[in-house]
Amino acid sequence: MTTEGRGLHTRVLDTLGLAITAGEYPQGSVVRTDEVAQRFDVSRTVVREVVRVLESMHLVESRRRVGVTVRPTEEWNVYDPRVIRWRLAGSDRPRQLRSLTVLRSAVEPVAAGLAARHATPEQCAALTEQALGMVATSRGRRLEEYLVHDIAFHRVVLNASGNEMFARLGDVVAEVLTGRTHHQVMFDDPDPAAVTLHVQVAEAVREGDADRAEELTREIAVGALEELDVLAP
Amino acid sequence: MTTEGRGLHTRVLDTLGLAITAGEYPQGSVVRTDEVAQRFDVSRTVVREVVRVLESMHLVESRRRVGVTVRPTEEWNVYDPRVIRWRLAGSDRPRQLRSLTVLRSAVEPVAAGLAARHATPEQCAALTEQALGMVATSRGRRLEEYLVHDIAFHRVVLNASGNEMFARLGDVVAEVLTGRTHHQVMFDDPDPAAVTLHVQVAEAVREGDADRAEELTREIAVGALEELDVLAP
DNA sequence: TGTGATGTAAACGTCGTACTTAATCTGGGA
DNA sequence: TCCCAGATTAAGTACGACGTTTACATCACA
Repeated sequence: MTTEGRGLHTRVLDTLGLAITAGEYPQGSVVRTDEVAQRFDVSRTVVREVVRVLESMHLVESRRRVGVTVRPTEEWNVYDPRVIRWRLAGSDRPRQLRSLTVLRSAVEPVAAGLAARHATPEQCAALTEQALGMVATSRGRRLEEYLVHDIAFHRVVLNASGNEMFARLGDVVAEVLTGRTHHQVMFDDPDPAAVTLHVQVAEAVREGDADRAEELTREIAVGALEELDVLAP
Repeated sequence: MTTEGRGLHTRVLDTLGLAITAGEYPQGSVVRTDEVAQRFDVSRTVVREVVRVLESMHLVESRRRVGVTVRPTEEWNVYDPRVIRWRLAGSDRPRQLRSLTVLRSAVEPVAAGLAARHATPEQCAALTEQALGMVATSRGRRLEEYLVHDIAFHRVVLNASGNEMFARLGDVVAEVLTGRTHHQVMFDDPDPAAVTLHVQVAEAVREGDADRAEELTREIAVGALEELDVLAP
């Protein structure tokens, strides 16, 4: 599911990253490059490149004479899509899912408001299309198909906002929605109210009603948070 | 100012990252590792590690036989603090500053609202302290000192929100405020209205008034956006 | 006995070379 | 004209050597 890239590098990176984010190496614990090289049966060159990437994510810190030490959670680059995926696959998924959903609840309403002002006709069409797709797949245990439309919908909104930082959260939202559908006990069918709200957001954006688009999206976010409260401990 | 790390690696990474984000290498253009190694007078090993990091930021893509190609802007990991710093130092600073300020305007009000609910007494004290510091340095061309308090203030709010994703935006906000102060033509003294608002936010958080904290922070954000409209083209 | 200077070794940092792999180009043949 | 095989090229991988930093222990001195 995860290892999209080929090459030794990817395998080691994914395994180590997953292990670290899962807390297998507690904060401050030390990993030595030789050890890792031996454990994965790769050269130290490969390990060093992996370490450099983990270092760039602020997951670890490499210091001479002491080794590669795991940094405290608060310093991790939690916006890196890979870190997000690792953490959603790991043990503290509920906490992570909640953090991300709160972030969405802050960002997406504003993005929807901007989208209502800036969306191109093509984007409006795409939005309506995805909303209809959600309606069509909202019954009969077709969660997988629904998920595709849901992700596409939110991606279009974020892109249509015209703000680059919002647009780049598309991947984050995709990970959240995917994680929610796959990993969590979810209802058999999505909440009908949420489906309706999506259709209405598409409407509001098409009509250029920024306030309404923002408010409706806020309702979607509130719904998502409440759903999380019900389904997560 | 930038090169905090030591070692050859950092120098090459910073230089290349800056060049790429500045658009010196247009999208799709190719860089060869041997070339870079020669240009910086380092071994290919060092260059490869740099490339791996740039690849992890989605700035470039490395493929056999073809070389290291620069990816389109839309795919960059723009939440990486280093990418942000590079771009703020580069040519499209105005656009970047605007994107980031819009992001702040979405996130910080919600964070302030949460902070009003969750802030510890220590955090409330820190908030008040920083707000007073802002007042004390708001006159007499003491922008540098003001900046320190401003950054600290917003960092405390984001941390006090209790949401990890918000907390990690502290660095982003710091970069934005620093970039705004250093790179941009700024008024000699900060806007008095903004200073007052910060004091009031500290009050609202202390009193646990979430709605007021949120609304006041929203006003700060609106002010920042308007200031940007005035000072940036 | 306590404290500071000194030495040592452990780990990462850098380098050069050699080999492997795969994408692209080229040219010959059907 | 089209297609396939081999040559070419640049990154991927591996290995071994040496350099550099620095935590830690040891020892000398007060």
